[in-house]
Amino acid sequence: MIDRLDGRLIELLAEEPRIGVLEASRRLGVARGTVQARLDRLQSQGVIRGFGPEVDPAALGYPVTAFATLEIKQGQGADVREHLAGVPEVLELHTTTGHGDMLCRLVARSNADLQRVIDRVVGFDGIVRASTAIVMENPVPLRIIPLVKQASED
Amino acid sequence: MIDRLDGRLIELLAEEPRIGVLEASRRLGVARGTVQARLDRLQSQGVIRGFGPEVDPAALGYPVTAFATLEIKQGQGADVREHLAGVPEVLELHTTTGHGDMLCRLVARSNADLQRVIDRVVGFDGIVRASTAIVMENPVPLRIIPLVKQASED
DNA sequence: GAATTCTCTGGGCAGGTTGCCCACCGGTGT
DNA sequence: ACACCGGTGGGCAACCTGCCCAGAGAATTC
Repeated sequence: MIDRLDGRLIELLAEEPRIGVLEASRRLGVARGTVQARLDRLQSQGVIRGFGPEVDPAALGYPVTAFATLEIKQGQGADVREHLAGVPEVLELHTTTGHGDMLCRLVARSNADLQRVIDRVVGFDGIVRASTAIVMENPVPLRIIPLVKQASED
Repeated sequence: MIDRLDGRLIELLAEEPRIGVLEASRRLGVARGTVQARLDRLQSQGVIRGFGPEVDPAALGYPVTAFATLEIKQGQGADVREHLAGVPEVLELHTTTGHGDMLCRLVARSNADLQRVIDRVVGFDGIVRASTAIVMENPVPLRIIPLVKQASED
């Protein structure tokens, strides 16, 4: 899928996103055209989706994160998805196997505000039950580099 | 916290990360220096953490995602965190309130491979019990723009 | 009201980078 | 032996960046 050079390139870009193609080629010890070609390939293959800004919800005034497990009334899935997609505080939504039917990540301005968010989330006909887990700490923030390293060494 | 211009700038960067400061200033109808100053401020305030590459685990050969709720033996938290941080397939880890003690996001090469990952995750002394939910669909991928819009309009 | 401070504007400048082109070379597979 | 592919090293014009400056408005402070 990806080789060592791809892996090193991704790691380099993750550490110092500001560097350009030329600087990256110097760091990696390859020609500029090579880096350019690798980058193009990685993007067209979908390995690298893009370089969008990583925004911190806490810095935006939403320091509270929670995960909600939702139980959905049969056949209401599509409506619930649409409803949740319309709530800005819903940062992501998954349908899952297991006890609940959906799992979503929420943010709120405070613990008190979280109540408002949850009310808005579950205040919809298709949702039967919700159980919420508030995040206290985040020992491992969303990361991908260790996986990239592993994948590039195969 | 952030005003309309900040919001529009973040949206613009999210849609077209390749554009530079100059092009952004043209799109937003302000001077280049203004965009530069706003960007510097947003980054130093921590609103924008960076512009790292967004890597798709599926394109790396890990198309299966799951969430595991872990129950931890009292006083073993630190050891468990360290253990999980060493597993590349653990993409993020949170400590939470509620029934479990921790929630982590996992990826695997296949459903069969997920068993290996889970075994590795729970094969550690401090972990009492684990319950896993496999992700089937992802109707709302991790997003931030709706929240940025809301925050910038206050 | 007046002074100060902050932000935005519009401009200029040298230097670096990008996107694009080319010829060449060493492996690989046919 | 041949063609193909990926990498190399070079060159080119156009563009962008980082940095500087002076001036205008608006908001805040005294």
